[in-house]
Amino acid sequence: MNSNSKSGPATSYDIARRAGVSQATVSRVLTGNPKVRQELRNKVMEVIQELNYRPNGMARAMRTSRTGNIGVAVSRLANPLYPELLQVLGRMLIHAGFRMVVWNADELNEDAAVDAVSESRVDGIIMTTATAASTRLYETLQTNAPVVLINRTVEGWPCDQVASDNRGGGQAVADYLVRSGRLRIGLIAGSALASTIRDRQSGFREQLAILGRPLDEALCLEVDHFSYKTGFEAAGRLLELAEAPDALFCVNDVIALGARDAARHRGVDVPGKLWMIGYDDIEMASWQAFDLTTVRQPLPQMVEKAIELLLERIDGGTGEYRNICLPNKLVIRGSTGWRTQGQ
Amino acid sequence: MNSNSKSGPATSYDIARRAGVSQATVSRVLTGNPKVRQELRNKVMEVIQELNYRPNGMARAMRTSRTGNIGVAVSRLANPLYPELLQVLGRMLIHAGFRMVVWNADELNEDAAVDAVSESRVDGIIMTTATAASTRLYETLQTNAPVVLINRTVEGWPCDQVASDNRGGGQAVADYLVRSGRLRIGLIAGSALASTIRDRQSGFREQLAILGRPLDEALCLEVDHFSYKTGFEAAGRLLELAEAPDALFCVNDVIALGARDAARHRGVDVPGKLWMIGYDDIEMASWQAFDLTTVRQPLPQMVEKAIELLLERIDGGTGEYRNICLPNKLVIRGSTGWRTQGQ
DNA sequence: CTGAAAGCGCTAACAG
DNA sequence: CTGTTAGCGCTTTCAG
Repeated sequence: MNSNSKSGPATSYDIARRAGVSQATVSRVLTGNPKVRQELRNKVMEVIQELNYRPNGMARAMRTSRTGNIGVAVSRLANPLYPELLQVLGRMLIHAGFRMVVWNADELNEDAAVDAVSESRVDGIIMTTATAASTRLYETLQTNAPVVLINRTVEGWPCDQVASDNRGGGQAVADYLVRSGRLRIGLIAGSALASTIRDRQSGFREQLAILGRPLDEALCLEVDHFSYKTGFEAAGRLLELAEAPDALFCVNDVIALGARDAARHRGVDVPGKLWMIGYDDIEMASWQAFDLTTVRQPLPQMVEKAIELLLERIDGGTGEYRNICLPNKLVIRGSTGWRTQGQ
Repeated sequence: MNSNSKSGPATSYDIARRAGVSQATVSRVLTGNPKVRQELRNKVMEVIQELNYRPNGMARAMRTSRTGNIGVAVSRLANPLYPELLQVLGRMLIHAGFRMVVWNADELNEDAAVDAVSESRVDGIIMTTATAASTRLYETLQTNAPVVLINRTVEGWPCDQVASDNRGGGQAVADYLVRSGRLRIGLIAGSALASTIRDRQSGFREQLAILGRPLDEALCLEVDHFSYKTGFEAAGRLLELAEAPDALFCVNDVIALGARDAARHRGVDVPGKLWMIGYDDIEMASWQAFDLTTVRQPLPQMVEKAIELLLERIDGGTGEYRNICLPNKLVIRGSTGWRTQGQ
């Protein structure tokens, strides 16, 4: 019925011709420029509807040098913390008028994300996964690319960073355990490369020391990556000890869930014989099967702040780099406390 | 040291000038055009390195009308099936030279994804989440947009579709339960809008009927959405029945995990008193705490096929729409069987 | 093999 | 208020 001259989807020229205006006017109504007579605007809109026209995003992106894409690099989607983070990020980014491009560290190191900014395929990136070892990223930062680090941070790097008080979280756990009279406190630790993990551990250790109960290294195990399986195995080994721990802090929830199941597997009563604490408060921590005491990070606030900072940079903001640290909260559940102690 | 004339990142012209060649030649080496003398190629590469040049992705996308982005619409990242799917998708897309743009159905209906194709912001989309109610999507399909449906499909729609044999999975569960002599078989069902759920349920019901043991509707509950919580509650109600079920099929794993915890909460022995079966085989199904019998979908194969089909369409393929149905597999674990029956 | 030249579809001055 | 005119940075004929 309305097949245009050429093939392919309609362009703003097609609209212009059919509406009897200049292409510039079409562009004006597209971008919401107010100085277009209502009459013309209506006419143009009509034709747009009629031809079911959609402006070509690539052309627009090229002109404006804005893609509307924000890249997000996450570390292992297998850790439920990251889907939770993505969910919040996706919601807030869409709300801010952006799309979310996702890279999973499993598939490719963060270089892919970094490439995307350098090639202007995304307007900025949010890294959840940065460590001091991210050299490509570091180089890119020198070019003032809009990058914000969330969750994991790297001290001294020239970019905005948002984290929660992991050190304080670790301290709170130590406080709680000692105050509750736990005697053989264990730790399942991880690589100190990730700032989150490092800070939790050191906060925990330091506070134990301050309280006069320094960590017994025999009760401390380090896993090489974070998964249910590694947690399960590490806890298994700890529970085999002659002098097994009566409390176990795991540097994140995934580890803790594995550890909790190791206890279940061996018939170790939690919290009767063993208290367990995780970190992150992923959804499953609250499930009946685990009922895990943990430290909750303020994900929504972190994400909100991160996006705010990123958008400022994208809009050309050039002030000092900010380092945001948000408070978090010890959430006490059934894996600690005396509820079933009678067992 | 090497600050160019203008501001902003270097362009292919900057490279050309500095290398003493034409801009076209730079473009040729960028696109790997073989007919460039080795000597010139080297010189150009050198300058590219030196200026740390990266071709502008937007400009390239506009010229080639290829963005290198594939959109993926998922339904609720809160269901671990989707992160698992994303992980596979991300890996395989990157391997195929694409980036993955993610939309979560929570944040915005799939219209956003559909918009992105119409605006050529992505080269194609993979929908995991389509239902017959997706009208915008349906309209877009008429324009031959490269779209493939994975997981959830919609019969008769003009696009490629990839699913696993959900009906067969439901039948297998029914078979297994009846063959094992379960007497009061229950079902936690969901909305029939999603093809996956619909097929599992109908396969299950039909097979029960065929075996002469039609489903007792008193033991069937439908949840309005899929979450741990709804599963927990639904199972709770079923377990309160005077004649409670001795086997419970849940149409997906998340529901089943909630149901399993409801049993735990009430002290109902699984599998001693109650057998439980889920669907999807998400990672947690295999965890000690759940040890859930379930049906495993062949995610990697599904994704591989979906990407293959999508790329064909993107490359202009115009053959008949294909409807792929892959086999899946009943995975038997501790939530069924007689291992602990003595209890 | 290499350079010159023509746009991709859009936005944004700049005139009128 | 509206039309004309330039490009954004790249790929790709088309000559040479």
